[in-house]
Amino acid sequence: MATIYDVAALAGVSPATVSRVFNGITVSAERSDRVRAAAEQLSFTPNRTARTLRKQSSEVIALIIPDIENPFFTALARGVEDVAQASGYSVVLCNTDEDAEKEARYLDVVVSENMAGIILAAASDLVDLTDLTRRGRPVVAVDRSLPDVDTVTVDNVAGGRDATRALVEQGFRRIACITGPRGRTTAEGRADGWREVLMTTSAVHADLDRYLRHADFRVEGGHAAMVDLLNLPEPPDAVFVANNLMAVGALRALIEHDLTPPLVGMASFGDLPFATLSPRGVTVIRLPARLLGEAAAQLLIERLHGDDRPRQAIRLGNSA
Amino acid sequence: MATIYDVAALAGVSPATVSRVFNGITVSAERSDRVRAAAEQLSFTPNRTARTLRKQSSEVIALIIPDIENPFFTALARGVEDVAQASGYSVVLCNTDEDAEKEARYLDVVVSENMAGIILAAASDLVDLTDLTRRGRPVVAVDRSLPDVDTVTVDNVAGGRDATRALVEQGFRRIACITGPRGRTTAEGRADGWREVLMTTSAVHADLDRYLRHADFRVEGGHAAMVDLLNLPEPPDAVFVANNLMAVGALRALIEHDLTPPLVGMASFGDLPFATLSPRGVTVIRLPARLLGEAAAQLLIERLHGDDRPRQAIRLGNSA
DNA sequence: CTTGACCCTGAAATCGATTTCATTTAGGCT
DNA sequence: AGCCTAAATGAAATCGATTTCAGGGTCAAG
Repeated sequence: MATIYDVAALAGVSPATVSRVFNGITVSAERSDRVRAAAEQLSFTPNRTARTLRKQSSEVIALIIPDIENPFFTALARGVEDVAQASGYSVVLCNTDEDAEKEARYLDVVVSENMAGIILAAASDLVDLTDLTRRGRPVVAVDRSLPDVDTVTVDNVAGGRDATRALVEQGFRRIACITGPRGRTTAEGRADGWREVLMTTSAVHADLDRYLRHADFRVEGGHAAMVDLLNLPEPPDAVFVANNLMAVGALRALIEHDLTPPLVGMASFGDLPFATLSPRGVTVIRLPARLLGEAAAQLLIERLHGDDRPRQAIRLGNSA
Repeated sequence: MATIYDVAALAGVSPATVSRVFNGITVSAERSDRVRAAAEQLSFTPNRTARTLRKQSSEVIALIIPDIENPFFTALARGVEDVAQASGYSVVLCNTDEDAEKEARYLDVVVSENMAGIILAAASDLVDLTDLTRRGRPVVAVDRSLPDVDTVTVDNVAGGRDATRALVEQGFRRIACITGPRGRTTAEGRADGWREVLMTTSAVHADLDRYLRHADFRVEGGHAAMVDLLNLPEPPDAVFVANNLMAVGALRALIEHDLTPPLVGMASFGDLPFATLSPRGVTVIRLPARLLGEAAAQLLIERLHGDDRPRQAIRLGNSA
């Protein structure tokens, strides 16, 4: 309720001086004390809206993710939060539900709220960032890379390779792949890793695509794809699933068909959520979700502090 | 980049008129068209910071939760989001990590960013909401009730009763309880339900507290408490766990001791996350997490629209 | 003693919208 | 035609901070 003018009046100084006290600009000790006492007495908190309007930038960074119910993204969010808080930024989390329209709406909010910057795991490959970049708002793409902006990702192809190789080593031969939507770089990369390994292995050369399914990165999609694969005349004896939630769905399908791993082999790109509950027969490619968030926040904050190196593309490793 | 003045100049009208066009105040059709055309041409988006400063309130509501990695809260968040979006509000999500200090910081942000209202699942029973209520910002407590403000909760005592009764019916007798921190109303309520049932049953009257553990609502806490219970001279033959994450931990402890349910009985207050992965022997009290969020958002928005009924306390049922 | 450099300080402009208030214009009624 | 009411419009004030600019004071060097 109290404004800078109230404080100024009570302390017997000008509003400008009050502002300076709170912004670390030299003010005589005596006045400074008076101002602080007055502020204390009125329990004054500076109005961030006014400050943001004047400075044309707030101390809030937006983290936009496609699925808040996916533990991978919440872990990532934790990483972002830790680093941001430590540097004095608040993080607001926006959930797009993989919906390009919702995403666009949140991007508008970011612009018109003058937020300092954005960390974005994009729902759409075609996001329009021109509004943001034109206004000099730094953007860091995380998990899913985007053209022209800094990115922090994992090595999708290597992960797909590692997972598939593990299944081969376990003796499986007809290894299927359930990946994400067609055209998504993460989905395609992981499937590429799978394809690479199978091409160089004795396995089914002929028609790999027979064993490839594109789903939606969600539990139900993974379930449906697995059921579909099991209904093939010659069903796979193992499956590489390209994200954690689809792996949960696929696993459920296997259990329903009494094919609980390791009866059918399974590898998941990304930890199964609450893994303590899941069968031991599943190979998991562990992803550094939290680190991803930390690295992205780190990078964003460096940009906010004026760093103008050329575009960075950080790629973190995974651990089988 | 474009401001209302730019649009006004291009359309040949005053800024006031531009504002009116965007706020649904009558403006002649001809001018209105010119303004819209100009706005389109300049790709004008009104600056929310300025608008918020002038109106002393934004269209953003804050949702403050204690643990973003708990699927219960993310489901709740989805409910809030759906309702809020439908009414034109954006939701920003703040994670306090059960830390009262972080919570206080976010509450400050809410005030000084002039956010419209708050939905709060409080980390501390002693939150100070005076700043908020003094400024007329509506607050709705969700999941964890608070004095003096609207609340939306589940019936904790009934849930505890239902869960315990189910275990009794399954033939278990030495039923332990792992609940949340001492003094937390949710934790105490659930334990009360458990106690009630055991008092009226043939079961161990003597020293109920021997089988009661207080943990921290997290996976590791549940695990430790379960291990502790299993080390008793006369370990329990079943356990009621008062939240989903502790249930995951307790379950892991049981599995590690080769006591996978139903060898030892187990009931969980709240769905086990990604339940498809978990043993069938666990009784689950299903919680309407999403509904909780929807109801809270509904209530908050009614308050924002000027509803001034006396304090509401909505209690949703659960389903065994 | 004068001059210049530097530090504090306050008055006033500024950020970009909304809103009050006064004025103009148009339309309806007698 | 004349008068009154209502609608449309623009000028200017406002929200609460930051920041520019200019003035006043202190101190050291010449």
